[in-house]
Amino acid sequence: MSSAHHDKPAAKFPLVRFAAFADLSIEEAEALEKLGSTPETYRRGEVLRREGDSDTGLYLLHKGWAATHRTLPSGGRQYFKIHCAGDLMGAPNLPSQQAVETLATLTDATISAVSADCLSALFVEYPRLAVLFFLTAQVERTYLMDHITALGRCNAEQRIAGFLVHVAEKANLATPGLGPAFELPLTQKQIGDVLGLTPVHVNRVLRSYDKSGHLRRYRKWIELLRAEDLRRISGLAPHPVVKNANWLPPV
Amino acid sequence: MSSAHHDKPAAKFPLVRFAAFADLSIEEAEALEKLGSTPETYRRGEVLRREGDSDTGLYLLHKGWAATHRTLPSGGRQYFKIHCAGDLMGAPNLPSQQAVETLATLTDATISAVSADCLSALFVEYPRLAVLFFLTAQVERTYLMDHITALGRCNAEQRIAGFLVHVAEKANLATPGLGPAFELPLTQKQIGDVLGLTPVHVNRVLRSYDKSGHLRRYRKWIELLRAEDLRRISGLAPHPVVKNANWLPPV
DNA sequence: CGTAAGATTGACAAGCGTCAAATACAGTGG
DNA sequence: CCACTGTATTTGACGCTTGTCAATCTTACG
Repeated sequence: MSSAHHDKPAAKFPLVRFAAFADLSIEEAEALEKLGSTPETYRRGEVLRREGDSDTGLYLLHKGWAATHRTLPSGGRQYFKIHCAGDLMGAPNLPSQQAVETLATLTDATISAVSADCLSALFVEYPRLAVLFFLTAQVERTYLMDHITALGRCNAEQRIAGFLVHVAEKANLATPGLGPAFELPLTQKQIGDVLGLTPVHVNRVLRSYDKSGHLRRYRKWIELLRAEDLRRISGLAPHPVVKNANWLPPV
Repeated sequence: MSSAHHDKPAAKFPLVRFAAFADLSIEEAEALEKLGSTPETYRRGEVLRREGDSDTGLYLLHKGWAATHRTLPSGGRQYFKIHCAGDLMGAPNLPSQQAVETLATLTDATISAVSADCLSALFVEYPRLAVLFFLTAQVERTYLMDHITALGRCNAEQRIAGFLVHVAEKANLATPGLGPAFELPLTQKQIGDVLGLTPVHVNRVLRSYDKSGHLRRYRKWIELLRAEDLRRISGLAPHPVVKNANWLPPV
């Protein structure tokens, strides 16, 4: 629990996420902090579980990046979500007999498991947190709908613009004060597997954005020089949430 | 509440959905039945709320079909989900200041509103139901991931095959014992707006399936003659859920 | 410094979109 | 029962975005 000095904000991350919906009481905050087991470290590219596995539990990402995807019979791959520090991962598998998505790290990462029992107990003891978990799931649905809109009705330029803006926001969530430059933990092939494009075409569009001055690239780093332009191109609207909604259960 | 005889199964539908996750106690079942307000009737094509509206409440679909979509600046449209009798609609909007999707009927429909207060109270009084609501949200995420996979990594034939199989299942949920023929409440343009295709191309593929004997069409009715073939073509896997998981809170 | 993974580039192909017109169909009013 | 009208479906010609294939170049890393 009190992991002293080597990793100060790790256990606190989930609070940040829920605090977007409501100011938490001391008890609620403590209950949340106790949710995860002892964090373990994983190396880049490690698979936590594969689609079809019987493990359908939850994980909490403390440090690093991870992602969920599915592999098709044809060999193609589709990424659903990129996770950064503070994300609760794997919830969609909870109701299922077998995992519905593969969960793997994108970078070296620190991750703890969250047991369904603990979550269940939390729902019983802290109904207000239960509502917040429910709200979190709805926000995730909204992100997936953004993703669907991008894949169904946007061209490659728009998809890539939206993706970069989205990841930049996530990076700033995980590392407050980071600014417009961030390390993108994905290869161009993987970006294509998020956006339903081939690596070749991802490359074409990225270089065109580079040439037109919308962004700069160095190694795996990307700096968005005209983030607002990119956001406008993407057509994505932000979805501000209501904090401390008056219908929430009392503390 | 006791709406006598004119619409017998309406209020019972939500139970069917939750019963997939756990056997409900009498009290839980009653609490669920009291969740919706008095149902109202809507006509085909009516908009319950538009993206951006300040109404972010929930609705329960008792009879008919409805769907959620978003309209893009370009005028294009993307459907996210087709709702049939028994579906709880609009939950993704709950955390947001403004609706993140437009909700409209596809056919004449009977719909009741579910207030956030009632839902909140339910979470407090019936933690087990709270968990079931959470699980429902996760299943919805899984469907959205199926949708993303279809749009990102499947061609038009596969998408349409998967869509038809999916709607056939929904139709059989809403009308048990219906069989392989059902009335599809969407125009070909709307099917395209679900699957990220143009109406022209939807037509090409549908006629080709018709010609090859995979399905038959009459008016708005579709009969899947080789449903299993279509499912195989789509590449979609079913996601069986765990019933009465041992980690659920006690009744 | 060798090797594998990733990024870049070019030529070409194909799936699906666009445009436009014809046909069928559903609903309405006479 | 029929003409009328708007909407949905069907059809064909053509083009563009994106995919495919393959080669080269760069970077990461042991």
